[in-house]
Amino acid sequence: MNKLNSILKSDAVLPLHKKTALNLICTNNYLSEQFQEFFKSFNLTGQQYNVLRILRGQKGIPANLSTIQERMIHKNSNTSRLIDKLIQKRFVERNQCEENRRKIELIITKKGLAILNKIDPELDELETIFFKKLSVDEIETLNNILEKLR
Amino acid sequence: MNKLNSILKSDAVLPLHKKTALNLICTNNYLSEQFQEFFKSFNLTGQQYNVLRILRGQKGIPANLSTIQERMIHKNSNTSRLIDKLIQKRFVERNQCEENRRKIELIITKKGLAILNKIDPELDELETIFFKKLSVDEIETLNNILEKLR
DNA sequence: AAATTACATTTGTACCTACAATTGTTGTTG
DNA sequence: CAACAACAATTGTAGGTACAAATGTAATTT
Repeated sequence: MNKLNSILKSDAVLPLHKKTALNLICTNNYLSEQFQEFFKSFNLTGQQYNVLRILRGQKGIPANLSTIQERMIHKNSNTSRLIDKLIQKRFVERNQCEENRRKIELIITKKGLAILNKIDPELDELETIFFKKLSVDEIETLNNILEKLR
Repeated sequence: MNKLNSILKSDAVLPLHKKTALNLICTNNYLSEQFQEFFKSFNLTGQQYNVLRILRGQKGIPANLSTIQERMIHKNSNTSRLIDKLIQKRFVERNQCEENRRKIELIITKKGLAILNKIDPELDELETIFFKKLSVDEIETLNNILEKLR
């Protein structure tokens, strides 16, 4: 009974490393879909949420675009345009930096903080539900193995 | 020493389930980047390779678009346009189905089979290298935990 | 047989990703 | 100080994803 085979609609017997790579990809797809759907109900993408979290972590200190880019989970997305969307939604404000006019200063608005406060407990719940099928030991094992992999 | 924190450039202590979700996402990013780069060296995307594999599995029997869609790893991509790209590259041929003209018949070309034969051993090698940091026991444990999760 | 419904694929649109080129600003150097 | 390099962000472009609407064909209903 190999669940992967039913996902792939195939009876092929796969070598262990290939099977594991596919398993990682499929699990991540599943996780991403759940998260994406969740964020969509707030009219946000996962990456937009990620940026809001980073800005909140600044505790009032404005962040430059390059700082945000460094801290994002997906380093390669187009942070300029991603932030445009957040500004359109009034979750973030942008100002030119006085000391160095090449830089911009980004700051989360009250509206941005408010939506984070609404999202966070629900997201915690979603994550808890997602891992409910595993024991604490198994989750810790998974963590250790994943960290070893990188 | 939490590798995640260095990726996220943050010292926050995360609850286990949040940490694990991020770990899965980051591991998958890493894996996907490696694969993407690899496929790019053949001027393909991972999804295009996935379709070529499905078509080869047909062993000469033409496949409909809907069949391919069902079997793909990422079910939501736009299979019509994905296959357009493969046709442009002469890896696939498309014909209207005689019995039911709503359907199309897709078949992999000799050029398509040839590139798969070039890719496959190198991909095996890449996968083996990726999991070299883990023991066979650990890989099997990872597999079991991932299957439990879905 | 005409109208309706279901099926299979394509097309359209908005947004995202990846990456290169451009713009505007600051720092450095001959 | 003019020229050039480095930096920070934006803009451009090609392709990918997600999803809705449209097209063309076949099956079903009345």
